[in-house]
Amino acid sequence: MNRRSGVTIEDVAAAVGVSRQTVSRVLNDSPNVKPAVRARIDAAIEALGYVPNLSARRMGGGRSYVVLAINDRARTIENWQARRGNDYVDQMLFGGMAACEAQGWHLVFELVDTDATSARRRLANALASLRPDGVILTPPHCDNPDLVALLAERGIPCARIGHRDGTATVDVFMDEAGAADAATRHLIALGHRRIAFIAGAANYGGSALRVAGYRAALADAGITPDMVGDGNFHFETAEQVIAGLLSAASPPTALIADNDEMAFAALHIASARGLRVPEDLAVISFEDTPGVRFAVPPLTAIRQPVADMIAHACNRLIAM
Amino acid sequence: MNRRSGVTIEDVAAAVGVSRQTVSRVLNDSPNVKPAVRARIDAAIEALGYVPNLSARRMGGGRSYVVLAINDRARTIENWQARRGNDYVDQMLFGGMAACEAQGWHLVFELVDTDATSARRRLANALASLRPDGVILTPPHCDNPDLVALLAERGIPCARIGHRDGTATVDVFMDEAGAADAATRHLIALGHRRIAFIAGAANYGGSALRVAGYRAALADAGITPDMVGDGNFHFETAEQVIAGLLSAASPPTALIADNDEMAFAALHIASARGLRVPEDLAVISFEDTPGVRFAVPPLTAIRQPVADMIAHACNRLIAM
DNA sequence: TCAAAAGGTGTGAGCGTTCACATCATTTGC
DNA sequence: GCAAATGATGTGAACGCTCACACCTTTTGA
Repeated sequence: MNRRSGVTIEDVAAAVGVSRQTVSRVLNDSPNVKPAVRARIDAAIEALGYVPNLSARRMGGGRSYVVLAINDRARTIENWQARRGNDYVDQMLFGGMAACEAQGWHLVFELVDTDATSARRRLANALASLRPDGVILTPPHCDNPDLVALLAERGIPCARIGHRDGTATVDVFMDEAGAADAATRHLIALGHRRIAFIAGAANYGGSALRVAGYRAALADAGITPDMVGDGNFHFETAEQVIAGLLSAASPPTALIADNDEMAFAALHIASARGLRVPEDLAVISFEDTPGVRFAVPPLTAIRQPVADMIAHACNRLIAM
Repeated sequence: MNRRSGVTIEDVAAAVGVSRQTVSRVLNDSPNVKPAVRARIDAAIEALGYVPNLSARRMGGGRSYVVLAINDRARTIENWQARRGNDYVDQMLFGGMAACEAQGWHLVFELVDTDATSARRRLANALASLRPDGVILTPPHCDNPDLVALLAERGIPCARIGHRDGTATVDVFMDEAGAADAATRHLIALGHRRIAFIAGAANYGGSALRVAGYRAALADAGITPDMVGDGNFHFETAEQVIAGLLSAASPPTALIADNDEMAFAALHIASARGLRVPEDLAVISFEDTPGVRFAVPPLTAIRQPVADMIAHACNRLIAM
């Protein structure tokens, strides 16, 4: 037992009377270790409280046992400063961390600017210093082919959340269009005919798919016209757009917001105009912030399985 | 340039015509490098896009450039499943990560159960595998002397958020009592005389301090009796407690909740009973979830500078 | 029954960095 | 102007692990 570093693989080997390599084999689930020896080594590991040093493992040329998750810095920090919550981050943490931890892996976060040059440089730096075995790209980084190419070039498996074109190693996504379609049908079934859709950012792939789903449901029910406003995912922008729609000659009786913040904008306007929710104006949102369940009046939200998607991405990467 | 690993310190040394150690000195801001040589090395680092390998640095016996943040797993996951948001985690991410990153360090999270045995083991494991240079303990782990002792024993600097008894290397805390005192005085200044305090968990150090601050403000204004309910930080529990208080002979006209969730419970009850907020019932909360600013009716919240505290803790640890 | 194949185990080298120490170059002090 | 202190740089070893390969042992097959 080295003074500086605690129990090492040599200590375990010495305790059992085998070589370090045999212990290493047990650690890495290699075949070709006698069951009896394996059991004695397992016991010694437990008894000595041995835990492999991650840095040494990486240096040895093996895996780093690290999955790197790349998030959008600007949006994350902006959300934070505005005190909006960061559901993506939270979900990542629980979905991703739990999945990694269950298999003895680690999930490391990195906040990266969307700006193309800096994104590439930051990713390259992170790869060099951390040497992750896999990388997860979340929106909008998943839409950046440059990053995908960089990872492919280095031979690092890459999972993308919310994108699907087959260029990455793994693509994990939800049925955005289907969810919007279902929400729209739900409102139609409730008797609504004038249904508005407040879309988010145009550059966010999911928004376009959702609008398409919404339009499909309307078309299927023979309802025209559709009412699509662009709220840019922000409270203030959405407030103006919604106010405009509600002041029209035939205002919507129901509304689907592309995220919670814009749904809250709808609630504020409804409250200001004396409209009851959901009697006078039904509101459905794509949930992206926690705490929505406490909204007054209660808000109907479409739950996005982000944590599940991240967990799935981690498992796929680890399996490689 | 090694095929497997990209640019190494040797590549930089070779490019400049010095030894690896001289490059290492530049990397670690050691003195005793000629300014001219230092400049040439900096230029070569930039030109080659060299980034030190974190694992190798750690192996070399130097720092790991990693700060480990320990969070409460049970509460975090519970919050997540209940879709309540995790402000602590978010704040940690932005306050802590930004502070670390600014100095080329990394922040790694670990979710640890509060159960004493498992907490110690998990921390020991994390120390063994990650070898962090510093550890941050957040509530309630900061109240666990066992963990502090373990870190002291290993000689690893430790910062605690929300605790102060001087046994850790660094204690960072806010004036809980003062904040509660100020909130109470604010309500008194508005003319309220029957003010309730819905406390959180008894084992959370901050709660007791806040109750004390609340009582001090009441006593100072000569107001009796105080009305303290225990809401256990949960919606349902708080709902019952608040309902009880409001049904009393002389119900409170104002209420301070120890967290947002319990404040939302107050809003729900007020809404159900036809009480206007804040006219009939003023509500103030200790903000611990994002998105509160969108509450209807608007909620007054005491903002806790968690991110600042975490950032401060990181900076103190890194400075060591 | 004996060679070949497969199973099981150990040895030396190397990963990229920092540390401790050695060495050479320059400045300081009298 | 010369020894001593200080500045600047290089060298070998070590960190803890995995890889590649060598070696010995057991099983397989005809």
